[in-house]
Amino acid sequence: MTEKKTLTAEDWATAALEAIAKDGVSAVAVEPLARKLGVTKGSFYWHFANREALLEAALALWERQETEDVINRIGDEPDPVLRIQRVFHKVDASTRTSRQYMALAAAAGNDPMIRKVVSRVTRERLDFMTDCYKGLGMQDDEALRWASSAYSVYLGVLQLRWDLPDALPANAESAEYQAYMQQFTKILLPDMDSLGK
Amino acid sequence: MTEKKTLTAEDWATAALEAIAKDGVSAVAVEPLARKLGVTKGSFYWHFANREALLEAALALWERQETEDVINRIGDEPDPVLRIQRVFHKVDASTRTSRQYMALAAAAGNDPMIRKVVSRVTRERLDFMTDCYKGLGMQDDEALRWASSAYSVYLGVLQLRWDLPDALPANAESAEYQAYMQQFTKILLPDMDSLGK
DNA sequence: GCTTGTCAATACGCATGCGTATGGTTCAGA
DNA sequence: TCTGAACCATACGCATGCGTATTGACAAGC
Repeated sequence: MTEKKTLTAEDWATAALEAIAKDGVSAVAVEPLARKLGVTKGSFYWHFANREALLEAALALWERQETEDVINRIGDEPDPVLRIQRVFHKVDASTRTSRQYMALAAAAGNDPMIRKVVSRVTRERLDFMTDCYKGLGMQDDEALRWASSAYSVYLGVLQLRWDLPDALPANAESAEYQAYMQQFTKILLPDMDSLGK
Repeated sequence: MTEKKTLTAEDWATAALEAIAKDGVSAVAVEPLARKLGVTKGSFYWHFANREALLEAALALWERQETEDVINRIGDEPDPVLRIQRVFHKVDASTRTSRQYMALAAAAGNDPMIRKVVSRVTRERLDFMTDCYKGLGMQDDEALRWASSAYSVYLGVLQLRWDLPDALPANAESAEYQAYMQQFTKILLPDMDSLGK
């Protein structure tokens, strides 16, 4: 079933991405990954020129998954308010995703290649959120301000959950969780009356 | 002047912390640091038992600096509103500080020692913010909610600046910067009228 | 059945980092 | 002046990772 006879380059990229989520970018190492995949280096250097090429493939995979994730998260929801809320409703969904983000963001400081990808993803998300607020009738600059605020909150919640998991309520059914969501909703959505709506 | 004949353990810890800010936790390596300090390993193993001991000392130094930083940032300001604002007014102050935080937060995933320190610092900051909001007349749970929100925004702004430096205005004199600060202030401070004040 | 292309194993050299062992230098104090 | 402590250099063994070179297994297509 999951037993394939030969590996593909994508298999390696997937394994690399998992390694990033688990142990950071430095864990994208040829020999350990080969061990995890049950092969030796001989296989790797058939599919990739070097370690950097693997990292590049892993980053491409990550970028693709991230954009797909946003699409899946929002779906075809037309209402801007609900679109914004949906973005935040699954912040705690996958710790794997946030671990990947943490590791890549940290490594972006030294690696221009990573930095480029991270900044591009950030830019895209920011644009998306800006469009949401434009959908509420805001002008460009005001929408960008709100989008920046909202995305900052998103990142901050992610980070806070990471730094101190107990700080925010995790159980979506609990009353505290509801209170927090209400708080964030109030913060992230403008006073609709003032938009002349 | 800055030429000391012999090194101290604190010198090594400081160098380690700088290495963390520059290249992440994995850069806390004995031999490279020795080269940077102009000595050899022989010196290091006089002051420390092993690499882990150095990391421990660097973490202790970081924790101390972080708490001192908050104190210096707030000063003796008694007004809770101004205290909260002051916390946010220097988010862009030192990129070195944020780099340290990024690196440590990312590494906290694998290293229990780091995780312990990061979570303790986070907890302290959260408590501090909670006290600020209590100073505005909030009950415990509401103050904690606001503090969590505020600290999330703080972390998020830090992260956004890191991921995409151009996303937020940097020049504190510019009109855009003022607009953003106003936005954040509005977000992070409750409606005072509803607090019966 | 033989060749060719695909994927993998083995073995090697090189670099870097950890930790240890041991010897050298400097300086204060008896 | 002699001694011992503080600090550092040198040299070693070990482990791990990168990249290369060579060979091997195996299936597809002729």
